[in-house]
Amino acid sequence: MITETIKNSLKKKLEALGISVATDEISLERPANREHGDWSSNVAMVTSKRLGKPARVLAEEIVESLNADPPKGIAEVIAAGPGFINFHISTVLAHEVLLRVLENGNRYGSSDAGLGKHVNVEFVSANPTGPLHAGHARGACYGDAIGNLLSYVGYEVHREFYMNDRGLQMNVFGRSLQARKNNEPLPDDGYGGEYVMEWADIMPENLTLEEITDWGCEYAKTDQQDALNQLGIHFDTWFSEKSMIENGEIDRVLEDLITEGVAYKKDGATWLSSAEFGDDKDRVLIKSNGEYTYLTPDIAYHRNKFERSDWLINVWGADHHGYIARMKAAMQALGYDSENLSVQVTQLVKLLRAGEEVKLSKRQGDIIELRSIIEEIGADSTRFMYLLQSVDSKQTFDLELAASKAMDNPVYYVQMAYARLCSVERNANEHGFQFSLLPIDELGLLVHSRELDIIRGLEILPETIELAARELAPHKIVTWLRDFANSVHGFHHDCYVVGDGISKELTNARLNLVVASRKGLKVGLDLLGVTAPKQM
RNA sequence: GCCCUCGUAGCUCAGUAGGAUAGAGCGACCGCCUCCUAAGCGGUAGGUCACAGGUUCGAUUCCUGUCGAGGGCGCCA
Repeated sequence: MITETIKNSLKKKLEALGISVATDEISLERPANREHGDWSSNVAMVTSKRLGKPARVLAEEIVESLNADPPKGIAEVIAAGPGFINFHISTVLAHEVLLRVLENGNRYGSSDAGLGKHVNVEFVSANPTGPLHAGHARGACYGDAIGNLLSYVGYEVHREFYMNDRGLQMNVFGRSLQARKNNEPLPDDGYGGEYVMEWADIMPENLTLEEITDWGCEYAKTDQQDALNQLGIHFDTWFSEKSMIENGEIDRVLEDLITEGVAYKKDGATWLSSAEFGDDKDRVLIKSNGEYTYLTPDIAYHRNKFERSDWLINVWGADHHGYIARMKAAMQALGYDSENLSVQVTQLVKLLRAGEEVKLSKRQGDIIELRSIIEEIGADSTRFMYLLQSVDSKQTFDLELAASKAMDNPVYYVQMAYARLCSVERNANEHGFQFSLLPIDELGLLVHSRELDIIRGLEILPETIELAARELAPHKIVTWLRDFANSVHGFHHDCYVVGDGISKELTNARLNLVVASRKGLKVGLDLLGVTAPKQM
């Protein structure tokens, strides 16, 4: 790699000046400003104190020495600013990225960094008591996208949905359905949503409460699956909480906790010694009335997942963050390393329509269904909009903008860039030009600043993917796509592939650039689960 | 009171394992179509990076505190 070449040459020069530096101490970064070169090192500023001379002077000495004997692939080295050493790589080397993209096709930027480790991504996990709503959308899009990312960098990814298909909420839901079926008043705190009436209407007659609850659960699951399918989200496992009651797993985990001495009885209840493992206080596992708390089945569930995976990722809504410490404590109490449990919390999303806040009032039971959002703005737009920003930040977006088929809608801007490249390629084909992979020296015709923008964009895609995967931050892919789409539109505007005054050789070289760009966009869109339309 | 996530342009947001002149889109204003989608491209205006200290050659980024927003602190789920 070129970065290794640069680091080694810097190390050699520093040693000649009497400073010994480990290779990994030398940091190289990509300057934000392209005039500052392709790679930049701050090593002169970091070491100048040890040498007792100004950083800028040291940088110039190093630069002079480097230019006398330039490292392979480096065209020029320049000292700049307070003491940066900027490296400009040779054109040929820059263009090699096109060959890498064209040869790797739709796997460009993938890696085996995950070493095939098994990661379980649990997300959505809505209660089976109704349709998915707006509040589930962010976690759904996010969870699926990090699954894509991790899979792309070499993890074995398992997508999982946990169903709380037993307990108090299910009971209330069953009784709500029953009341609606019999035209009786809803129970206290019953489910007031309109869907309960609709579902009660299609529910078979003369069922017992237990049968009603089971029917409702199954119906809700099917309904939720249907909405997720519309987004292209598919789970490997729909894990039933109830199944852990039936097979005794929950009781087993309780016994083990007591045996290990990390759970105890007090005041008629059973407690987890979670405070010993980093939680604020101990937590109740079995209430004095004999029922499990919410925590207990969840502990059993997480142990179940750990038995199947190396790494667990939970995607939770902001209202669950207070739960993280006790879950990690419980896992440590069971002997697992809580470092292998990552909990990603998604902040709330506020929806606007034409600038007006879309109000949800849960008390009335009236919700915005996820399905209705998908119908209003489309699956691609839903995914893209929800992935636009870091999940650490609260998000606001306008449904009207998200539905618009105009360039101010980011998803259309990016998709249009893809469609344009396809269109350019079709046009070239009609003019008798077929894409074929050119040797590197013929790609050297690509020197226009728009072309170099694209080459640079493709160059940084793999490291963008690597970073997005490492930080579980798919919005970094979105940011790359928007930047890259901008480069594509600029290229399209200024660089005709076929036309008067464009040589045959340039047309062929640009056709290579077009195909490489198209593949780059496709990689990014695929990672987000957004389609890449050939025309719009 | 304690904990978590935040606070960057009029609006919506990037950026921060410490780096050079803090970026994009929208909105405002001004330009650009004999040729591949003007569904586009370019330019101008717009910032004490919430505030105050600290560490550093260098802080929007790290540390401490203050203020502000949202969320969480149950034998609820």
